[in-house]
Amino acid sequence: MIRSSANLQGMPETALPGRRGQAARNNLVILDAARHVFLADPKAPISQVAERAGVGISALYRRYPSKEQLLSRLCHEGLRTYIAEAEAADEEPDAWKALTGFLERVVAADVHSLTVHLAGTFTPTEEMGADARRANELSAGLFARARGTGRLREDAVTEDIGMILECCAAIRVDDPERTAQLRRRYLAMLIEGLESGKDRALPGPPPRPGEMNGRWRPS
Amino acid sequence: MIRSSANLQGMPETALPGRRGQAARNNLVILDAARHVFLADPKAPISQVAERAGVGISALYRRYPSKEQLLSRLCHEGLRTYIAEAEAADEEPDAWKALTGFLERVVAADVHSLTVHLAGTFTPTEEMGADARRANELSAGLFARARGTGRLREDAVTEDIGMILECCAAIRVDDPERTAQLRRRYLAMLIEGLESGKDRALPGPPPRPGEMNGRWRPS
DNA sequence: CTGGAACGGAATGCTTCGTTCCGAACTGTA
DNA sequence: TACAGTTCGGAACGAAGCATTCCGTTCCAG
Repeated sequence: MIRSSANLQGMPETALPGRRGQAARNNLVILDAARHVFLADPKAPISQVAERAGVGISALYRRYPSKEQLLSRLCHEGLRTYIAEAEAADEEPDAWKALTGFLERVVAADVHSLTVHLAGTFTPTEEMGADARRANELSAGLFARARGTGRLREDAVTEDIGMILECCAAIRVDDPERTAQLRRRYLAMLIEGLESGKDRALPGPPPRPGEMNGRWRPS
Repeated sequence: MIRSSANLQGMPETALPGRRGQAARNNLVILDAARHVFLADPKAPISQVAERAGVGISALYRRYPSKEQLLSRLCHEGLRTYIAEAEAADEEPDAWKALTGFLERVVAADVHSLTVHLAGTFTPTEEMGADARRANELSAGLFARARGTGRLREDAVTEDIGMILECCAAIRVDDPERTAQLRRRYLAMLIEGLESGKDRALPGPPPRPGEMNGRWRPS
């Protein structure tokens, strides 16, 4: 019964068979379920994660000493994905494609909810703070490169990136696939607005550095 | 003490003095506090509304038999504001300005959170359903007029309106004034994306009619 | 066969929140 | 001035939700 419940999740089989392999596979199943559940609702109860993973609650507590630690782990994982995407984007020679491609992949991976929306529900690590700073530097770098192409509107600023991601994360319908499609649509709209074209200026003062996410301060 | 607490709210003085006038003024103070609190957090406890209004909890229950009714009232009020703005926009002769001005005012009034985000937390009235339908017709009308100008991109659809409003509602910082500024900024970006210009097509299937808000069905 | 790893899920204790209730403050009236 | 009715503040109550613990069971490695 235990074994079957995990195999139904479509997880890749691990080499180890039996009870031990089952446990190893459950690691993945649980993380996957947690990601899914907390993405849909950052305040979801832990029992919902267990249910979705097809395991009991004790299977969770065997792996994570508390809910907070699980959230922390998920959040950090999202942050690392963000960094990885940014680094990958930096390889792209076309600076404009580097920025827009980066945004598209970050939106597709739904990383923003994982990082920003989960921050604040736990006390951040020193390491996470450093990663957050690195993430900022990387996206600022992508932005600066894009600016060099002249294709960015004059009055756009680096901080627009986070805001744009926030906008996209707000789009959510029941079907995850559909959600992704719709987000792509509005990201495309926003990107056209980010591009210089008509010379109308954006209204109001631009976003300031730590304005939207005053989370991440360690301790 | 009771009197002073309400006067501090900057409410306009009512003609009636004394206890009766106080009660009348409290009506406004309470609605105002409720709007503010539930706008910031649709799931806020009712005690928070009382606190912000500077009144006791019983002052709320004297006016509304339950939390649900208070929410319903707020939501309906927001819906009516939406309709009023749409009707006002219809007077504007320039069809493009009618649409964009409408969006700007709806965003400025923060009506979207009141309507869409509060729906579902109570069982809708027959009348609200009708109003919701009317709201849809009106915005569809504005959209159709704007289409006539040829300034709208070909692949935009009426349903984009709701999605755009959803994006803007996602922008929120502590300071309400600043929030409004930032929302104006991203609304402007989205509107530029809505305008025909570069002839890139928007990716993916467009949103379908009831896709984002499957609430509103009465009973 | 057996000790322990891994587990399922009920039980526990705490917190939050909607709602009720009661005594007090106040006002218009007689 | 005394009274009846309105309005109010806020403690008390009861239900619900949830993180965490605990215990009995299953299964495998040695």
